[in-house]
Amino acid sequence: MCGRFTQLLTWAQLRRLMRLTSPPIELPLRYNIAPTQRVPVVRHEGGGRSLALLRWGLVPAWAKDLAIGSSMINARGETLAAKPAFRSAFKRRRCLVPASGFYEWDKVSGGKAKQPIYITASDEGPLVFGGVWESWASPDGDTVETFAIVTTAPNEMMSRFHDRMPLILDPDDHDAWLDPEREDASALVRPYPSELMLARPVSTRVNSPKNDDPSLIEPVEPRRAEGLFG
DNA sequence: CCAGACGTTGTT
DNA sequence: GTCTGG
DNA sequence: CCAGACGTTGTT
DNA sequence: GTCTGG
Repeated sequence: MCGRFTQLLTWAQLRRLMRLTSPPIELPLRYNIAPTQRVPVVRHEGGGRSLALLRWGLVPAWAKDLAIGSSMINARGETLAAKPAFRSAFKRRRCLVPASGFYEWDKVSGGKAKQPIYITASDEGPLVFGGVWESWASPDGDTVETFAIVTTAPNEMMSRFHDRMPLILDPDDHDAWLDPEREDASALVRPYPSELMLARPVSTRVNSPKNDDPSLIEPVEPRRAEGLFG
């Protein structure tokens, strides 16, 4: 489901979109963000919203090492309020993850090959994922802040590729998601409408997390895409 | 009481 | 840390 | 999510 | 096959 995404926003665009109050940081264009990497996310802080670099893959406070983070890149929206690993983060430490699009891998019938699909908003504008974050103290005494992206059941379009999709939040819901006082955040966990999303096949170059360049989101030749859509 | 798990995805 | 299983 | 590693001892 | 790293 959501194991790779893009962030193609300048600092100025992001600041306006998210109404940030924190000081500017350098924001590279990212075409292939992978788990364990540090990612800019938005948190509620001092009545405003700040951007911070957190490691993707939530490590619970009680974990002995970072490794568990690799399998906690997502958190099921239906259950995270009750799960020990996510419960406290969901209650008090929700975050917003700005994105431009994300990847899914469509199984090609008959083979083991998988076709990467790039999914964006239908207007190709920014998407905002709902996330939860946690702070972990390493044995060395270092503090590592980590996050997971919340998932929901898929909408009709996404169900073509997977049985899960990332939680995508409307701008109207951003404040409620970030507010630690809000007790009804679960009400915001719902699939985003198909009508507002767009999918297109892209190069398998995206498979390697080392590849991180503009060519990754160019549509593949129509010949290769044939049979995948329509 | 202590010990041990605590998570997701996809695949079979 | 906190919950479940034994 | 996919790619890539997957091990130890002793010696330099 | 399964785990870790990105």
